Amino acid sequence: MSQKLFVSAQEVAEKAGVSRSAVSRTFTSGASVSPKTRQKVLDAAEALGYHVNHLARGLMRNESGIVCLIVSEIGTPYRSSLIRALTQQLQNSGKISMLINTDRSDGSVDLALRQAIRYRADASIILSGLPDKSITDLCLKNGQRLVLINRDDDREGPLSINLDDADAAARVATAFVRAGCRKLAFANSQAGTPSLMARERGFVAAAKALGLDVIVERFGHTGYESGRVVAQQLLTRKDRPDAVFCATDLLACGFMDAARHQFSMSIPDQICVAGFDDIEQAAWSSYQLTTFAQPVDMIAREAVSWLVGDSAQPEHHSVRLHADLVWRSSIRGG
Amino acid sequence: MSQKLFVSAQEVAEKAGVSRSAVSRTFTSGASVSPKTRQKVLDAAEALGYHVNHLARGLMRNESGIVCLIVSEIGTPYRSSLIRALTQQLQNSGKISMLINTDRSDGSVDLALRQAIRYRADASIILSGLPDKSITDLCLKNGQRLVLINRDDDREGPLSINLDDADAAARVATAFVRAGCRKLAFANSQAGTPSLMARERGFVAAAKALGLDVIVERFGHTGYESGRVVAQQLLTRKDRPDAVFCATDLLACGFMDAARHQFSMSIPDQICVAGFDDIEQAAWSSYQLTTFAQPVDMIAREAVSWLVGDSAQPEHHSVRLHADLVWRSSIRGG
DNA sequence: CTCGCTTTTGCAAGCGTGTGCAAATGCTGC
DNA sequence: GCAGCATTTGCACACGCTTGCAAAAGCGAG
Repeated sequence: MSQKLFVSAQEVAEKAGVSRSAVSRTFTSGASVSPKTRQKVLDAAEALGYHVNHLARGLMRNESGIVCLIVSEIGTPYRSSLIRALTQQLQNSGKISMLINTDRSDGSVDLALRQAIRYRADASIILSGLPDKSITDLCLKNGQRLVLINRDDDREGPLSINLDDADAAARVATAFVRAGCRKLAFANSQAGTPSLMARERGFVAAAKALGLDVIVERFGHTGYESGRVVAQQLLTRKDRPDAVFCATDLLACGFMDAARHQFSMSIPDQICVAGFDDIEQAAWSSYQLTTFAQPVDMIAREAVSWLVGDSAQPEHHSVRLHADLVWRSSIRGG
Repeated sequence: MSQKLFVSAQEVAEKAGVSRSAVSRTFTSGASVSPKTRQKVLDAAEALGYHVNHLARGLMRNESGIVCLIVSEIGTPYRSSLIRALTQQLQNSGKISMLINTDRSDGSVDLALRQAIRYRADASIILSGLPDKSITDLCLKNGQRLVLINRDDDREGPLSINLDDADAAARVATAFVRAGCRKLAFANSQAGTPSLMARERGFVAAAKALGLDVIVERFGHTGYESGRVVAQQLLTRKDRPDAVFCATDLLACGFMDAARHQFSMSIPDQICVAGFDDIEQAAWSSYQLTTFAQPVDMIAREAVSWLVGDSAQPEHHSVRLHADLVWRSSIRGG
């Protein structure tokens, strides 16, 4: 087809009647170039359809402008909304995001990271997998900045962004008690993610402080189906709970559907339910789920502003954000 | 911090006692290098933590290995599942995906594409925005391969992947009639996307062939809320429809929720509903929506296999895939 | 051992860009 | 016009890699 392929700065320079450095400087912000030549270059570039080669630029500057998003379960509502926010913010800051999917085998995160390193990504943001020491090491050793979201890793070097999971869990416990519930339960997956475990521990602790025990049930992955299974397990007990805090909204949706359609229970009259994440579905009128809003935009802003910031900033390597309680009708009262 | 930053092939060569070319050849598949030196190189590389610089490689080979995903509404269930499938397939083929979010202003797709070109992406996959001639031109002129998904563009050059929307719509019409419905409606957004319009036209045409008129109602974006609004509009009519085909599952979910909770209607007894996409939520027991499954994995496989294929293949520049009908209980009978 | 052949190796050029340095240019005030 | 200064420009090298080409090495047969 088109043999010419790309037009180089050289050709632009010739057409504009200037040196190649002038072209380079025109497209480098902060470089010294007179308005006259600048315009000549811009005209020539426009006419020829010139685009700076970011591969070459990255090679020279030792800074690719690439940020790597390492994420599993991309299709999940919460994850995809976070990805949306992150890509948005990154683009606003002139960065570009590489997306790495770690859904498959175990070593895939490692493989993915290695890929990121080969492209000399300036940074990586991990929203996936458990905090593996070797992985963060690999990143840092290769001069990448690293952001861990909801991983609760307090190693030196990376920025970790977390929510006040335990505090949120305590607020739910209080709300349940205020609604007159006495038999509390916690529905979790078996993923064992730090944030999920923090919610579980926080809920159990808060309940204990209120003089109540908590039935904890865990099953499978963190998804709708697991919510149904956990409902099956919890609602067939002799001491059926009258309030259940689900570790995520997806679990809550599954739980609610099973409770209603399989056990013919009324929410919140017979059982109160709360979730976490505030995914879009939580607001749907079939659920009207009381839950905690993940401040995705703020998370993204924190992450990106730290990434693009100047190198010297050992101030706060750990950020804990607040999750607002979104009150809907899956808990009595309010 | 670490001043050394990255280790180059030069250093590996010195450590291994071979020439730089030997190192290069070791990491280039199909290059001529003896097993002995190859092993020496691999050992040295491992010891030093060497990673091929893909920026430089891309510069030389005129092939970056980058594929650009240009997408709006990333957080949407269908879109995010397609992204998942695409990234998966691309990684399997040794490509890496750049994600560009075009949620914001109008010219953003153009901006995004320009960004892709700067990084010399080998190809772009567009799942967003309307088929703008200038955009595809920009891609093709810069030697990128282009895949359009659900855009129904039949220009020369790009591969376009579409579904048999019209045929699917006809199948729904038949199912509705078979269920005894007589007053058909179509719920759409105002997005005007080719695939949405194809479903609408197909449905109207099929109904006409069956001797029935269709009430078409359109509103806003293609999301849950619009489904509610359209329900409001359709269900307050004197000639209230008894079957409605929603252009997407999200619309259908909104419609069903409004029909049930706001109009106290029973589905499918009083009204039959069908959707399109088969998002995860369609299978949730609150909806049990009869819908058409987007063959996302097949779409991804088609797209990627075409992208990585050898340059000479003017065979089929347009692929039309079949959407399977997933029968659930939102239509009577079955 | 030497010849002819195949495989492996090193050299060096080149990909498109950024940038330090010195030369050139423009501008101001006498 | 000229000196003095600030600004702009061009040259040339560097970044880390691939690859054509020719020299070197291996290898089997005579």
